[in-house]
Formats: sequence, structure tokens, C-alpha cells
Amino acid sequence: MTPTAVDQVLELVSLLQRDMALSFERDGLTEARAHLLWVLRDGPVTQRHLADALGVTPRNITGLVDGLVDSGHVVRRRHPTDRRATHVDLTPEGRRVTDAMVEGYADMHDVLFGGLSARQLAAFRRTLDSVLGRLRVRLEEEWG
Amino acid sequence: MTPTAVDQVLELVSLLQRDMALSFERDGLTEARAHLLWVLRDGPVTQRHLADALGVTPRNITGLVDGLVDSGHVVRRRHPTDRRATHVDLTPEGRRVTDAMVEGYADMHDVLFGGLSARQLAAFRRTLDSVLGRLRVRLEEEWG
DNA sequence: TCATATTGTGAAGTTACTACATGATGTAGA
DNA sequence: TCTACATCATGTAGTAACTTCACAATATGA
Repeated sequence: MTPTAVDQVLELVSLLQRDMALSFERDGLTEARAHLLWVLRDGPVTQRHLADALGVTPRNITGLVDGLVDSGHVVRRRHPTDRRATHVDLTPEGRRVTDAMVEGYADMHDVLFGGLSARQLAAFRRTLDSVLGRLRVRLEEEWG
Repeated sequence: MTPTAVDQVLELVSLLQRDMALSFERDGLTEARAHLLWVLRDGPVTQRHLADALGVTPRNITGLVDGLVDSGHVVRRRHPTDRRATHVDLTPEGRRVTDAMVEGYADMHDVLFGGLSARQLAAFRRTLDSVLGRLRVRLEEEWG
């Protein structure tokens, strides 16, 4: 059976997930922890902020940060003004990992689009943009 | 910041995942259970077969099937020839859900590609095919 | 100052996974 | 036919990512 367009898109999703999961694993990370680290690239933030950024409960962030503290990627610091809050920041090791992630981001461009002409890539991006637009609308309408 | 091509692709992944997760949730399913049900569309199979199809350990299948038996989507039957094995099959309720999933698959085509001309869709699919090819190669090379 | 909201975490529970061990059964060979 | 070996499902035990609920400490606004 030749794959449908939806098949193709779902395979893309599947392959990308697998690729990223393997890449994270190489750094001793899980997807959730890698995601958290990614948010910390731009500087220390509050756990509450992380919860909002990752779309999970604050309680869950406590656990993820615990793990990343144990693995040496992250430290908890006193928030400069709010004594209730904690600032989570990257350690040098954490910074090394996020730097590698940024590089991997660039590599991914080459892997995905390296074989395409500028013209073809531009057309692909335009179409993708329209697809994303419809998908966003659908999510908004269907699930609020 | 305007999104990069990689950003666009990753947003697609993220939105599709969210959309599917929400859709499964509406049927009282998780992603793992929905995936298992999907495999059962074509008729009863062995738990071992499910393990290979989902790429997880047989032990994990035992747990997933337990859950789906409890929720009434699936039954365990005696394997017709191999007394070691179990045949897992859809209940009428399970069939109803997989039928709905098939329909959702068709809906997804409309959501994603409804606004595209035949020409544009064909070009998109060609590009996607080349992207998938490179991605497959990279997965193979990098991770075996 | 006093009521109310917010931050992070303990306690308890669910789901999806893993590895390892084991009993029951299938299968191929001497 | 008996014996070795492989295979199927599952018990046990453990991890990671999540949830809700309760609570103590702290901020904030009237």
C-alpha cells in the first residue's frame, strides 16, 4: 500500500520523536528533562515559570528539577526578590548540554532540508505554514 | 523572531501530538492503548506480535492489555493452535473505537490538507518524501 | 493589619515503561 | 520417544513522568 499524505506526516512525527529521544538519551536525559533544560537556555527562571512553559503542574516540576539537580545539570538558587520562589539555573554541565542541543537544532536543518533547493524549501515552508494554520484553528475550535 | 523551517516542523509534531492525545482522551484512551487498539484493527493477534508491533517489551503488553480488558475494549482468547499464546481481540466497543479512529484519520486529511490545491499537495508530498528519506537514513546511520 | 493569592513541596496514586525470573508449552534432534 | 532449547505470558521489583490534594511560608492589596 502506498502511504497516504497523512501517513507521511505521521511517519515524520514518529521518526523525529525517535531521533530526538535517542539524542537526549545520549546526553543522559529524558524528553521531559531536556525540554526543561531547553527553557533554561535564556537564563534562570522560577519553577512556576517552568510549569507554565512545559504545560505541567508545579508539583511535577519539583520532581524534574530534583532529577536534574542530582544529575548535575541544574541548581536551585534563592530568588533575588521573592522568598517563596526558587530560581532554577543551568550548571556549566547543563550549559554544555543545551549548547549541544542548539547545535543539534542546526544539524537537524541539514538532515531534513539539506537535499532541497532554496526554491523547494521555500515552497515547502509556505505549504507547511498553511497546514499549521489550519491545525492551530482546529485545535482551538475543537478543544479550546 | 520568525520561525525557522525546523521550528515549523517541530511545531507540527507538537500540535499533532496534542491533537491526537486529546482525541484519544475523548475515547477514554491513552496513546499507548490507542496504538495497541490500532494494531488490532486487522484481527486478533498474539501478545508477542503486539510487543513487536509497538516496539515494547512483552511484559509491557501484558499491562496494556490488562487495562484495555478492564475498560472493555479488548478480550483475551485462547490461541487456536498454540497453548502458550493468547489471542487479543477487539470487543464490539473496541471495534467502535477503532472505527472512529479510522474516521479521524480521514478527518485529519481534511484538516491538514483541505486548503491545498492538488498541485500544491503533490509538491508537498514529494518534498516530504525526500525529507523522510534523509531522516530514515540518518536514523539508520546514527543509531542503527 | 488582615484577608487572599501564590510558591514550592509532602503524600498518595496512575500509567507506561524496564529487567529479571519462572512455569507452561512448542519444536527440533539424537 | 526423550531431551535440549526456544518461546509465550506473567509475577516481582523498580524508574520516570505525570496527577490531585493539602499545607506552610511568603507576598500583596485593601
